[in-house]
Amino acid sequence: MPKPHSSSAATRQRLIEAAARKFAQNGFRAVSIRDIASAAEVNPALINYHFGGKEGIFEEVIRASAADHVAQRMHDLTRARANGARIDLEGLLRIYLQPLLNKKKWSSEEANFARLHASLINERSDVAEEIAARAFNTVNIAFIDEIGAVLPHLPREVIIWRFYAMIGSLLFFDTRPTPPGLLVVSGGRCDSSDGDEVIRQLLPALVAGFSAPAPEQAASGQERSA
Amino acid sequence: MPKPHSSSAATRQRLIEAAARKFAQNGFRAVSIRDIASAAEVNPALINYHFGGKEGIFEEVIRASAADHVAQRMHDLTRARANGARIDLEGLLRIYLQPLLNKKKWSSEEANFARLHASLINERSDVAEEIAARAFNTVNIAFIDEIGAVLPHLPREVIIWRFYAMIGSLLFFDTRPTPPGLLVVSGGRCDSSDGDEVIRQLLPALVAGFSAPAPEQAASGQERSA
DNA sequence: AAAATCTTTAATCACATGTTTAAATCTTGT
DNA sequence: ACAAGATTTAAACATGTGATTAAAGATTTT
Repeated sequence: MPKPHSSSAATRQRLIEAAARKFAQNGFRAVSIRDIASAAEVNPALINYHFGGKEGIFEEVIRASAADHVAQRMHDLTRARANGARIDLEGLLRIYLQPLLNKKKWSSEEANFARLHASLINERSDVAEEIAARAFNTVNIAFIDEIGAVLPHLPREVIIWRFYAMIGSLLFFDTRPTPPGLLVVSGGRCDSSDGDEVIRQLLPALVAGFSAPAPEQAASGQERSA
Repeated sequence: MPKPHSSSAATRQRLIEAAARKFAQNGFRAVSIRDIASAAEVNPALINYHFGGKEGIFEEVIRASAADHVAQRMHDLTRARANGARIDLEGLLRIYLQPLLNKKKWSSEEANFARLHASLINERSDVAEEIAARAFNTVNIAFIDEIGAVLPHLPREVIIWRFYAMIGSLLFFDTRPTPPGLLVVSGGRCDSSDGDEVIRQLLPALVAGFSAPAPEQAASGQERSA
């Protein structure tokens, strides 16, 4: 059972960081292993040697990013709770959104998380899907529970729907490299590249949306009398 | 100036329809021209002959889909207004969301529109971006104006933000081929493949979100006293 | 120091992609 | 029927991709 060389861990780290940046920037499919290798200033074959392939390093990137994100959010939560007494809905959402919509995109490991998340959703990555879903769910469930504690009258299922609706909005505003033409409409321009502005704009609607009454029971097929 | 043959328009149509389905299903990048050609049961070179390349046919697909969508939504709007007097916010949103979240995905040209939209957002298509943005904006602006009429107290800019937040949620729930693992969390499962259910779940939160008060003025840099 | 093992490198493979080409086929106008 | 032009076809081209290989370079162990 031979011991690994010291350089191995270093290049692994370089590759993971470069890959995280690239994948977050352009998505899984658009990034080639040669792109990653040259960004890490390393031989392309090394990514296959260390990670077994492109999907391997993507999985590793997702794992690392998710772990970071989970730890960070948990820390934020406990810290916020330690200071004052209870956190209201707005404060809770702010804790969740703030790091994801970081202004200095691509430089922040934190902000890349959202884009990796999006890349995983938009493209089919097959292998990484399960592990990533599990990783994401860890932190998401934590926040869903927190929101549920603030809105005890709402069924958990409803909160889950609204939580992922929020994620959708978030990804929409966050995942585009350049400000989209779609947001430039006559008579008003919205700069989605400014994370603080996105949060400012979204928060009131999100709070109101979460606080809305639960949807009425579905009328399955025909009308069903109460 | 020679006249085009009658078969030309037919194969063009076949190709556009096949391409629309494929692109909506898998996005721009993941679909090869050979995929499209074989789906249309046609020689691959024809797509270059008729559309000048892959981007050419994508542009054409977007153009056609957007035109369809615009016409259909306009029709829905005028018809709804013709019947009763005024449409409330919920009715308005329903008109917009209903056809996009069609249950029979991929079979409906209508429903494909949302996915093409998403493909355009998630992947970089450069050429088609401008024209597509213009096409989408046509119908989007119409609805933004309608919403503005129902919520006259809100600044247009705020409505635009919230409108695109809705689009984001929509795309999140709609664009995934298979129900995502992300939505399966312990203690509650949300089936995003059922369009009607998505609408039922989202509508109350959307209505409340749109109706929420506008965000306060941003504190630029330091606190600014009123 | 020598052997063993891990790491790195350059070259290459096999394959999929978008596109082009030149010939064949079909349609239309005369 | 014939010629001209539009359409279709099969084959090939050029490129980029993920992956593999065999040899060279390091590092550790004996």
